[in-house]
Amino acid sequence: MEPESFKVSEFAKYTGVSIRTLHYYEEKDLMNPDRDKMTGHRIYHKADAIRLHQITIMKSLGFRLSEIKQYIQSDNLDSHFMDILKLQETKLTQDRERIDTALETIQRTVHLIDQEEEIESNFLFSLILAMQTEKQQKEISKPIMTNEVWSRLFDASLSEKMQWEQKLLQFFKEVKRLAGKPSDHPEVIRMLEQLQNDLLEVLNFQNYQELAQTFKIDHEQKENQEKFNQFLEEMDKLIYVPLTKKEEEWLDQVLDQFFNRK
Amino acid sequence: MEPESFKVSEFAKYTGVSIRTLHYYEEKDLMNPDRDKMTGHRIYHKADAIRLHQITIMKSLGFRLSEIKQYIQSDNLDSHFMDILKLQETKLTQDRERIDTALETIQRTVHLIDQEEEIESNFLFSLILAMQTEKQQKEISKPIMTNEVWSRLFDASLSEKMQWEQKLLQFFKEVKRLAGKPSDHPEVIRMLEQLQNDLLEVLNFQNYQELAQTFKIDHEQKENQEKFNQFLEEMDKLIYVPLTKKEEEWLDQVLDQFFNRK
DNA sequence: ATATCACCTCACGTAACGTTAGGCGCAAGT
DNA sequence: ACTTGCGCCTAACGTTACGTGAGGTGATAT
Repeated sequence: MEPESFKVSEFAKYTGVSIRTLHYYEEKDLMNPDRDKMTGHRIYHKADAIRLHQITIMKSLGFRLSEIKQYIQSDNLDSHFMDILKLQETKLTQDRERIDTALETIQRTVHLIDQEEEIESNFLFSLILAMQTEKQQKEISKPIMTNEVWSRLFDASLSEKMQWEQKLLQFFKEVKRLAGKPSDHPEVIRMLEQLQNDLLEVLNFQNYQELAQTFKIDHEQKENQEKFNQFLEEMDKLIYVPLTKKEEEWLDQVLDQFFNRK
Repeated sequence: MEPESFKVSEFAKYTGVSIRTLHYYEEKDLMNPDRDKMTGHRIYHKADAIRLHQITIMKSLGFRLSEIKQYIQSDNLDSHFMDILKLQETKLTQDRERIDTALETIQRTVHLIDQEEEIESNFLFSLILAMQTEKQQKEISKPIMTNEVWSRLFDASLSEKMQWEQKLLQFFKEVKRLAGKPSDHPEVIRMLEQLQNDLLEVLNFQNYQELAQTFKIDHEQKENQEKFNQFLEEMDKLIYVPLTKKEEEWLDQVLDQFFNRK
């Protein structure tokens, strides 16, 4: 047997909406229940339940109360309502995309921390940023790379990316460990060879010649030179390298010697 | 050439973060830039950029500033950070699920409005609620249906659901149009036959016998009788039928006559 | 001298409620 | 008769991450 009218607490229990929320909706002019003229207490009827029903549903679709107030007035649903729904759809889609990239980033980060128990936080954050700005990087990078290299870099699968990130991390760890040693130190050479292998593997090239060539192509053309500098500047903002100046200089030097020897 | 220090506006431009936000982060003790002791102006350095970097990244992962403040302090990332990330992951996953159901609901609704230009809003809202509470309905319905019927109803594809919803809508429209007519009126009979066909099609049964049987099985067992009543009560809260009492009574009557005749 | 800048510090507004805090009328227990 | 307690009421602050003025200061350009 359903009751004809409810007091707030009853109505709240019946509908599953908090008393405060009922008050608030009334305050915001979304509902207008009867009142007991003696006590001033609110009295809810079935019609109020239907109204509340509509409100909660539109809320669950992500609309704001102010929007709901506007569109709930009309009893018949016209094409206007369609437009609103479609707008809401694009908005929700955007929200979902943001969440998706955040989720992927977290998964990759967790993987990274899982493998290496000790990570300098700054570098980790830098990697995270890199993950999140992948799309922008993709755009920035396009004009200065050949299509081949570009697609090999950016169309990688999730696991490929994770592997690549881990290797990068290990590389920087090695640099920090070996910084200062002569460039012909066996461990240094091993590190550089490892780097070279990783690069070749990531870019899926057969040999170093090919690698060097693709970079040269763009590097030597004058018009691209400028683009390349812009690119470096942009990337510099995006990516933090976890090395001190000394370590960075040392790395530049040994890299130079290693690659020029070839 | 990168400058060594920035004033607020410079720093804001450099980092892409608004001045107000910089002020706010300082207010919330997330940053602590130097000050010009004469003028009191803020002076930002590279370290501040890195700090800000960390903040924006964690924000993009969906963390709140208060959380960021706690976890950004420690320089080394321990397993604690992992736990936080994983928590955040589940939270984001939940968010995404909510968005997904909202999106599917919107799509189904748009489809519905697309087909029928005129829909009574209350019924539409009711359908929307039904879409959103499908999972709960699934749970509620399980004990009172046979597995066959149950899975046929709830494991339907998106397009099947959309078709079903549209048919339901048309059915109620017909009821409203024909209400009051005698049960042997040809249009009424046509409507009921259509309903029967739709039911058989949706449930994928060969004939009416089978349909009647599955319902009887549960309907006649005493222990299930109680469950069934609970079920009806629950469903009554969830689903609004867009008929007046008269229409409803008329429908009950013609349904009775139609199905008892078989 | 004055207008313009760039900076500063309040401090209110936003969305959707949760959460006290203080007060009123009515019923039951002492 | 008195107190206690319940359910209701209103008012108003707290929350989050800033946006947006308002009003004041010192330095520079006209």
